Amino acid sequence: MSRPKATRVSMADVAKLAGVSSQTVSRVANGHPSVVGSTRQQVLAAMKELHYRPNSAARALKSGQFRTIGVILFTLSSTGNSRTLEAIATHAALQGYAITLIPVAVPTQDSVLGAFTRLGELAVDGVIVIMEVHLLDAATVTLPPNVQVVVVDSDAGDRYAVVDTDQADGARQAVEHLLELGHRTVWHVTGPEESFAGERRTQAWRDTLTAAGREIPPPLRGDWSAESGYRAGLALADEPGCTAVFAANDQMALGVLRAMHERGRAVPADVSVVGFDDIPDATSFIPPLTTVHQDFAEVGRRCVEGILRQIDSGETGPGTALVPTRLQVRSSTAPPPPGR
Amino acid sequence: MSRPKATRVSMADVAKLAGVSSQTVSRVANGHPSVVGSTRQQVLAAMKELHYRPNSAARALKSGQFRTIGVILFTLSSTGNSRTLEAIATHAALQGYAITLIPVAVPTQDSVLGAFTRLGELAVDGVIVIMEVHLLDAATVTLPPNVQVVVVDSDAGDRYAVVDTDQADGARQAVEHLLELGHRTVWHVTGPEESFAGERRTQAWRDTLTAAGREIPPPLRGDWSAESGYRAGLALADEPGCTAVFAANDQMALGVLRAMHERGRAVPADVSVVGFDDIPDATSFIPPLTTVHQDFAEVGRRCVEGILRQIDSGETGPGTALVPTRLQVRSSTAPPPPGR
DNA sequence: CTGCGTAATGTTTACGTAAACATCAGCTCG
DNA sequence: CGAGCTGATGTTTACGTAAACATTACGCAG
Repeated sequence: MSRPKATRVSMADVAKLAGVSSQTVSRVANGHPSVVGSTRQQVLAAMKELHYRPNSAARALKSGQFRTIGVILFTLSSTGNSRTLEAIATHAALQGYAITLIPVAVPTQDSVLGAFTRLGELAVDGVIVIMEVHLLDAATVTLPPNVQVVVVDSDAGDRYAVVDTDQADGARQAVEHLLELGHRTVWHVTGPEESFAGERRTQAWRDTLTAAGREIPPPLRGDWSAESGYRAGLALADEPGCTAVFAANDQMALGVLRAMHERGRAVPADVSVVGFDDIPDATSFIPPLTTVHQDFAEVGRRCVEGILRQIDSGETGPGTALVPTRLQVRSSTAPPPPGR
Repeated sequence: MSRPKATRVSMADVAKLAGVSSQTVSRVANGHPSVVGSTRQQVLAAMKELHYRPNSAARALKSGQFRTIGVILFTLSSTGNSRTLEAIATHAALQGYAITLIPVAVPTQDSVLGAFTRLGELAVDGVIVIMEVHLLDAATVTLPPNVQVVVVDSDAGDRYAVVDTDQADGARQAVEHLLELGHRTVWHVTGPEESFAGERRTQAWRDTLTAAGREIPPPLRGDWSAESGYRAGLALADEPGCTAVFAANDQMALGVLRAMHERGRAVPADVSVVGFDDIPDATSFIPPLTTVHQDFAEVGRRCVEGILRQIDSGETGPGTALVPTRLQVRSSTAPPPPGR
C-alpha cells in the first residue's frame, strides 16, 4: 500500500480560507440555522474554491450512522434478484443512502454465516437479505445487535420484517385462469426444492386444484433454468392428458414451449402454458407468454422503506408485507382442444 | 433520528478485559508479529467474549482507505450489466473489498455528473463505470483526485483504464460463420445508437462484409429489446433476399425468431439467425440460438484487478483490455436454401 | 443606563483506530 | 559483568467531524 495522500481538503482548510472556525464550516455544511447570511456565503465560497467534500468516514465515526444499506444475495443471475436490487438501489439513493453489495458465492450456511460475520465490520446501518432463508436460521446469533434486517422471499416473518411478492395469489390466478378456460386440470413444473418462493407457488397450485375438486397430477421438478423446463416439457408432451401447464417461472416456461414445439404439440391449440415473473422477453416467446406479473420495483421500494423505518426507530419489525401480482394474459393460453 | 446507541464494543473495552493496552489489541487485530503468544490468546479470548468487531469508519478515517469500490451504472436490466456486476462483487469480496452501488436513474449528463459529485463524499477508493461513456466527457473535471476509475464499454481508453469484451472480433466471427455457410450477405439488427458496444458490433459487421466483398444491406435499428428485434424481424421476413441475420444481442434475436416464425419462414432452413451475449436462455430458444459468447465473469475480474492495481500504485492506467469472445454454434444457423 | 437574554460564533472534546514514539526487561557480547 | 541491543508492550497523538459548552456582542426591558 503506497500513500498517495492526495491531501484531502478538510473543514479546517475551509475554515482558514474563510476566516472562521471549523465549527462554523460544519454548521454551514449541515444547514444549521444560526449562521448569518454573509458568513455562510463566505464559507460556501471557500468550499467551492477548495473543492471541499465532507469525509464520510469521519462523519460516520462521529455519528455512528453510515447512511448505507447492505444487500446480501446469492446471485444476480435471476431476473427477480437483479430487478429487485435495482429498485432497492434506486430508492435508497433517493433517501440519501448508499447500497453495499455482499455477494455470497455458495449458498451454504457457512458462507451465509461468514457474510453476516463480515457484516459487523462493514459500514452498514441495515441489511436486506435476498435469499432462500432457511439458511439464516443459524446465522441469527451472529447478527450484530445494531443492524436491522429485512428479508425477501422467506417465511421468517416471525423474526424479521419480510417483504415478498404474493406468490400464492399469483399461482392461484394462473391456475384459475387455466381452469376457467375449460382445462380439466393443470400440470406443474416446480422451482428447486430449497426455494421458498417455489414452494409457495407449488402449494398454491395444489390448493387451487383441490378447492376446485380437480385431480392433482404429479408435479415435475425444475431448477428455474430453461433447460430444466425443456426436460419437463418433453415429459409433459408425452402425457396425452396434459392440456395445461403452469411453470413456476418464465424461463422454465420457455423450455416447455420449446419442448412442445419440438414434439409437434401446438401452443396454445393443443397445450396452454403459463409462466411466472413476466420477464421482458416473455412478450417475444413463441407464442407470447401468458404469465404472472411480479412488481419487483415495488418489492424493492418496500424493502428500503422497511429498513429505513427500522433504522430510524431502532426497532425490529417482524411481519410480512405482500406485494400483489397480476395475471398478464397473452397468447400461450386457450381453451383445451375439443373432446378434452 | 433516534440514538439506539447499542454501545459498540471498542478496542478499549477489549483491552480492559484482557488487561493490556488498546494498542496491543490493535496489533492483535491486524496480525502484527510482535505480540507474544500468551498475550495474543488473552486478547483473542476477550474479543470473543465481548463480540468485538472493528469499526470500519474509524479505520477508514485513520488510514484514508475504505476498502470499497463504487460501481456506477445506469441499469441492471441488461444481462450483461448484472452479470458483470456480479463478477465484480465476487472478485472484490475475494480481495476484501466491498462494492457500493451508485445507480444513475436517467443517463443524462446531469445525473452522471451528480453521481460523480456525490462520489467525493462516498467512501470509495475507486470507481468502476459501466455505462455508455460519452456521457463521461464533461464529468472528468468533477472526479475527486484520489479516486481511480475503470470504465466498461467505452472508447475512453486514452483517459481511463477500459475493460471490454472484444465486440469487434465477436461480430466478425458471427458474420464470417454465416458467410462460410454459404450466405451471400448478412443482414443486421443493431443496438441503440448511443451504445458504444452496439456501434462497434455494427462497424465490425460492415467491415467483415466489406472485406469479403459482399453487398451491405441497410441495417435495422433496434434498442436491445426483444420487441424491437421482433419489429425488425417482421421487416426482414418480407425481404426475399434475406437468408441470414446477425442481431446485436440475444434478446433481439429472440424477437427475430418470433417474427420469422409468425411469417412462416423456417429457422434455420430459410433464414439463419445469430445473436450476441449467449444468455442462458439462448439454449432454449426455438430453435436454440447460435450466438457469440461473452465472458462477463472475466470482464468483471479484470475490472477489479485493474482498479486494485490503480489503488495500490496510486497511478491511473489508461489503455484498453479486451476480453475475447467465442462463437457458440447451435441450431439457428445452416446453409441458405438451395438456389440462393 | 445597566443588566440580562439571545443570537452568532469560537473552543474543547470525543468518536475508534493505528502510526510514531517511549519504556522496560531480558539477553548477548566484548 | 555491564553496555547496548532487541523484542514486547504502553503512551501519545492525529485522522475529520460535530456535539456540548464557552464566549462574545448587541438589543431591549426595567
